[in-house]
Amino acid sequence: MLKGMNHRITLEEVARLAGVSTATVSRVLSKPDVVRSNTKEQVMAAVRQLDYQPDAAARALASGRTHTVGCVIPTLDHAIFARSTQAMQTTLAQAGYQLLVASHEYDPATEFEVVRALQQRGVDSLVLVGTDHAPRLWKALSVWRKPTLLTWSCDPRLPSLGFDNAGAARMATQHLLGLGHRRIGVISGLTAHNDRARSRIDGVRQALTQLKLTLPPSLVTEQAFNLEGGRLGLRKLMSVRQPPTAIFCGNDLLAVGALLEAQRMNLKVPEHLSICGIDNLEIAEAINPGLTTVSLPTQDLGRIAAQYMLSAISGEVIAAQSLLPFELVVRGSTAVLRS
Amino acid sequence: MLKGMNHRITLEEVARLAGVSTATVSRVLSKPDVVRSNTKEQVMAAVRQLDYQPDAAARALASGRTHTVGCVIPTLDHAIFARSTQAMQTTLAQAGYQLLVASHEYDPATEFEVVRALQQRGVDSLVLVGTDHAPRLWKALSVWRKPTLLTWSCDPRLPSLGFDNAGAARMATQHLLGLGHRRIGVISGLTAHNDRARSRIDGVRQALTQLKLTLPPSLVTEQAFNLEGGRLGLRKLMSVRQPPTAIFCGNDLLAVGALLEAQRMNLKVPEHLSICGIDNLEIAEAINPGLTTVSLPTQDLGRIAAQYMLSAISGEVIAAQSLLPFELVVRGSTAVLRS
DNA sequence: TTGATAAATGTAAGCGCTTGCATTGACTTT
DNA sequence: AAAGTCAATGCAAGCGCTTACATTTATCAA
Repeated sequence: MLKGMNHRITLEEVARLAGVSTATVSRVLSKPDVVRSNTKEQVMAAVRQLDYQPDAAARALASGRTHTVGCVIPTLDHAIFARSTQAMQTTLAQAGYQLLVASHEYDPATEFEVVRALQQRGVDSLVLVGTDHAPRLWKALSVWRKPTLLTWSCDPRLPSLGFDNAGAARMATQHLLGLGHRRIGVISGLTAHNDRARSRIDGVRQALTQLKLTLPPSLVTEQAFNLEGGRLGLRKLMSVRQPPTAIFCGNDLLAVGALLEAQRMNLKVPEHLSICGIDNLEIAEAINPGLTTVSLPTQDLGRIAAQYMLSAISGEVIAAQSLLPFELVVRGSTAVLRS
Repeated sequence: MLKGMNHRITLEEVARLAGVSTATVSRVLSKPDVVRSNTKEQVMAAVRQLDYQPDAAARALASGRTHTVGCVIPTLDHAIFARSTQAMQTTLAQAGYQLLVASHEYDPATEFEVVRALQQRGVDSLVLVGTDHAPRLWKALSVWRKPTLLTWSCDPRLPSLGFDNAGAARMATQHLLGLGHRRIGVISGLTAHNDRARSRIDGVRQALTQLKLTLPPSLVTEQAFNLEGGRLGLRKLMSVRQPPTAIFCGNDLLAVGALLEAQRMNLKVPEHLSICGIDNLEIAEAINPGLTTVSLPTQDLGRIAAQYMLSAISGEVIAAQSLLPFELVVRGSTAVLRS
């Protein structure tokens, strides 16, 4: 019986054309160094002639490896995750790996499902964000026999590559305190299922505590992670009886939103109000005044995470916990308190 | 011989525990309606008891379907693609499909490689952006027997779901012309391998031509697709002998960059200079003054693209070309020309 | 030259599912 | 009650690769 006129080219056809066994073709493609160079050339010629493309599913089934890394992030719709994911993807692609991205929109149940789906797809490793995960997710990960990496935060339960989020917030707060501010407001991202947001508030508290100051609940507001959240947060904080003279925002998106809203309210930044954020997005530099912020090397995070995964997949053992450096970038949005 | 203590649970074990054949278990999982409900329950009980997770590779190999859609975008690192991709992902996930995202950073050769990689992985369909692709990519797609969708632009060669990019730019330009502007500058994204950017410039030309006006080369500048590009573009356009009184930007990122740079140069927007963009990102509304722009339903684009793919995969035939609507959003960054 | 040894290649048994076809059994129909 | 139907299930052949092991071929020392 003739094959369908447009069926997929298989290893066997390549082998037949090259006059070798399928095993040899397979070896040429995956461990070229064990086959003699002239056979190799014959095989490659056949591959080219037929435009052979290996079937990844068959390969995965036979070898148990998929050359795929799963990445589960809260959402793609924030520059900050998009950028690190982009960097991961690029690095993995260079090594012949593909990134399977899934997001859960800050819902732990979805996150669990999504991880299961990736595991079923046989990803060779997983990258997660943060340390807030459903207990059954932790269990599923501990049973899983492949490398997993936590990013953005660190947790002793798994290898992690992150930032000292509390430290970054502390640094920003100390900057504000150093400028003389004592009433400092906080616009935080939603803290539910988000350890980064919580740690950053903690960092503010730590800095205040060092000066025997406290953070009154009326000066903290949680907002959705977007510009609108920053604007709402600002209005809320400025409407209390004794408004803050400086505001720390959990990230730059909130900070930019707050800054723009302050301008709409005719509050001069930094004359009347200092604002600072975390992340150092491109907009932080471009906006007027420039936004004082803590610069996090998110692109490095993605790149290094990818490299870590590649090493781990190939069996190397790596430092379990590592923190990436960050630095304060002072721009025009913060200034000395004027009484 | 005993199995390894931690091997993966297979269909066979589930079948044994449930007292049925593997075929029945398989059917319970993929076409539940053909098996009697009490067998179904027994099987499901066994599945739960063993915490069985099907192996996607085996399933793909046997069935020829992967429940995976491949999506190739220029970059994840732009809000505009991140958002539509996010929407696609969410829609597909609801239908049990996974999105395999790959980006090529505006390099046609990389794009070709990436498409091949996705085809090897056996994606059930492909989504591409735009119409600028390497000839060999077009060829590879025409040989491929699975559904492909072009997004953002339309091309008769393939089913497409996009915007009338020239029309959007024309609309924006007509708005500027209607305000009395005659010297209109253009800050475009890089046009190489980017039909959207080229179409938008064309749209400006079309609007100008209708009024017997032309677009002198000195009033057009191509810039990288980020805030910095907008800033550089603005400086360039404002330094010509007769600077424009209004600037059309190929997208909102460039427009925001231009607007912020104008403010730094003490050019009042919109008093001295009108600026408008395309996309209607969140920042367009938040910035001061608000940015006049053309609102593109990018989230809808992602969602509808996903729905299209799902239909196409299940064999339905769909309208080949469709354009999504858009509308002008007038805000404070444009105003009547003051002579 | 002749073994001994190593390198290259071939053989064939899976990997864990899906699915066409055969079989079974329950239920009608006459 | 026998025959005919049809729904439910089982059987077993793959899907296209990889890889342990067997076999062949090249290499080299004595």
